[in-house]
Amino acid sequence: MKLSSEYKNLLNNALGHSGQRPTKQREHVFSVLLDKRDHPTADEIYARSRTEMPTISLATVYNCLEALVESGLIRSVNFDREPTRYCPNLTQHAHFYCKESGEIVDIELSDRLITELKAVLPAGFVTEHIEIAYDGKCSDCDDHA
Amino acid sequence: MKLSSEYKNLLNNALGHSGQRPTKQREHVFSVLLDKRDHPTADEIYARSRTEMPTISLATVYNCLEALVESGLIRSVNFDREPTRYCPNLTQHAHFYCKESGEIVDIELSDRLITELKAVLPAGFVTEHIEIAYDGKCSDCDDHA
DNA sequence: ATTAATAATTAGAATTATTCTAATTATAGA
DNA sequence: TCTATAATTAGAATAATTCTAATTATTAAT
Repeated sequence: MKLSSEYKNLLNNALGHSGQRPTKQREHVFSVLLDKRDHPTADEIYARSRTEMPTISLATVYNCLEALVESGLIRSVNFDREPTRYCPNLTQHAHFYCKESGEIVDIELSDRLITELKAVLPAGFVTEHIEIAYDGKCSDCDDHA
Repeated sequence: MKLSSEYKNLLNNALGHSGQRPTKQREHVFSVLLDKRDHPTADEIYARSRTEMPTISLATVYNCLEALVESGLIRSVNFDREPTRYCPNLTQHAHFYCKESGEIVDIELSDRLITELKAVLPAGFVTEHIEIAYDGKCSDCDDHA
């Protein structure tokens, strides 16, 4: 649960570029996300963070998550009636939510598909981000599998 | 602000199929959604509903929305840090959220695109629904337009 | 039409996720 | 080291949604 110097540089640069300071807490929250990539909620991140940094507060966890989203290092993911979840996967990907197991699986997306998705926008519309969320059953839970 | 007999039948059938009873409140909430298709929040729907049905409660609005979603007549739409919004457009479509104006625009999607989106899922994954949310600037707000 | 069974509505309380506040501490640059 | 500014902290506040228990409406059978 320690950030490699590679990720530390990535973090410091990204924070710097968005006008924010590196702190122990931001570093730690980032490492928690990298350590177990299961799309945890803020509360879960808070719990995990406290095992190694017992003095961190929930407000700080929210602040850190906001800073990390702001700096482009993580994404926030919303599912219906669920608290916001966080994801450090920076590749272009969608999320699949399995209604049975509750698991969230990353689905990689090709450049071509993203291009096609952008192409359906009306003239003059410019998108910064496309969020794609599937729901259904994953291969472990599907009856016909 | 009155449901046509066509939509009334649609509503009654849909509710029936999902084991729910038709009520004045459900009918009214549905008509409010059909009347102004701007993706309102539960609170906005509550306010609009009360102009013609002053005794309806917020809890009932939530109940009705749940019943309508359940019966497949409306969709709930989530954007980051925004309360849930509701949409009676039953065609296959995505949502575009303009960061400038706050407007939400429906983007129609072709069957081909949906098929391609399903095709990227790993073997054994079965999806019931794909939610696609763009954000950026709409043609009215984009500087380069 | 009555009635009995069940489902829906209501008002308000409760809960959950998130944001705000004000005081304290840490960081960056001179 | 000093100063200015940003970040952290604990706890209060807010916003969205869900729950509870009592009342009312709907359904299906008589």
